[in-house]
Amino acid sequence: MATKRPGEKTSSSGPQSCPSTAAGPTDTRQSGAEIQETLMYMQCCGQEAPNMTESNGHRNIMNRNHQVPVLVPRGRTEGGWTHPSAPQQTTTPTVPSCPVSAPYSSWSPGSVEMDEIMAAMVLTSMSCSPVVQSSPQSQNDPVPGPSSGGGDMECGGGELSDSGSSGYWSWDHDNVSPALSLSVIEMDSSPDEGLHMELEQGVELNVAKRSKSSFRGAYRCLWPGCGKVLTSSVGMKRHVRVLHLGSGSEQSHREEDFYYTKFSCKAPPALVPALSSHVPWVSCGSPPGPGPDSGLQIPSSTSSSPSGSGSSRPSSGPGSAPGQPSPLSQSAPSSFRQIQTDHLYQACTPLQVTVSCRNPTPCCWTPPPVTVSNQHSHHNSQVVRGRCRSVSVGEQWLQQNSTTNRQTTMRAASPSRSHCSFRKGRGEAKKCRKVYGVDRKEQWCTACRWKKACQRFPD
DNA sequence: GGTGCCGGGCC
DNA sequence: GGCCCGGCACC
Repeated sequence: MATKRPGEKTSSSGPQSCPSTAAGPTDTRQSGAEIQETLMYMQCCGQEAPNMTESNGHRNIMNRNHQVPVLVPRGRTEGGWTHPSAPQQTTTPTVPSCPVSAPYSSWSPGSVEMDEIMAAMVLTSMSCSPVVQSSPQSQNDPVPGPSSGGGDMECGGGELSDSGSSGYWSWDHDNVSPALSLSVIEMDSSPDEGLHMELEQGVELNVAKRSKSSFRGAYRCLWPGCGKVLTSSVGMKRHVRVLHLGSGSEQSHREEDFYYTKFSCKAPPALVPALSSHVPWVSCGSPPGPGPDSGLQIPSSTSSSPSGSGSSRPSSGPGSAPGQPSPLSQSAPSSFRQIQTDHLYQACTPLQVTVSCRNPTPCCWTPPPVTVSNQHSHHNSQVVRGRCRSVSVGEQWLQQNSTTNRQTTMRAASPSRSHCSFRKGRGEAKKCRKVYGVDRKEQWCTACRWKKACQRFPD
């Protein structure tokens, strides 16, 4: 995936849209124009992009928080932001044409930094909207696929990637609805920030509505003594920026992410118990369970979520198949279903399976449902007959009367099918072998002689 | 390893 | 259907 996005980038809009406004990239040479280009890209790719121009310390923070940068193209994120000192290879044509890391790697920090900051400020003052509007894919490509959702999110990343910097829940946003990308792009094309925020909020609500469940995040201000809770990340950012950081400052514009966190307001009912506590699953990696897998690819390099498990995760991950049969199975972890599956496999009665496993009683020889009863009775008689087939009539009758009960009781505690290698435990009854011994084998019952179930001394 | 016996092959 | 046995689970 990480390789995919850059590829898309190079071919389509993301990087191209940025450089289109700046001087053509000359790769190895880091000219001022490229500085602007880079900064332009950073600006248009997310509000916190300019963050990277900040001191290393802060950048590190950003990097740390950007373990799952959703809307930022992977190539840049990994090659550039997470590794500010990344070599200039990031500027090679193989990498999207907006190498973020280039400025840091090749400039002398002293002299260039001012230009950089100046450029950043200029570009910040310039709304990113023109750049975004110039992005052909973001507007021409209505497909909200990963390409548009990931790379072209440009300013959409302002909201979403900001969220990403404050936690991984940005994935949630991204996963919530691919259509979000389009909406956000449209929204971001508006230079009016106020309207932008309003729209964004609306988009968020729509996203929440559209999301598979009724999940909706709230944002809590982490500023000491504040604790304000808002439903919009933008609102929260504005809150932090205005009230705590001071509006207008570019730095505050970036730092606001660190002063709020998102927590789950409302989770799917089945997941509520598991997620009830609070932020944790929001902030500890990708959302539990690949449930939000929905075609979105989690960056392998950045996301250290132990999802595998699948799955793992309350939503059972891979287990969180769309067709959840029942609320019980929905709420149950995937392991539970796995157990069921194993049990089914061992039971190996296709029809019984569904019935027996949903019943508390593990085995269905108790009152079998109508649909199964025929099979059971048939099977039962089959078993008895099979056992009696080489026995005399009297013995057969005896055996049927005796062993049927025995088997019935015994099978009540075991899978039903005879071919499921059901083996009753060793009974206390002596068998012909024990009674007569091997040397008097002729006195054994025929069943014992034939290595069948003893008919003379049934359990 | 002994025992019980299921499953299946042979006639 | 009668007879037999390989193979497995249990002890």
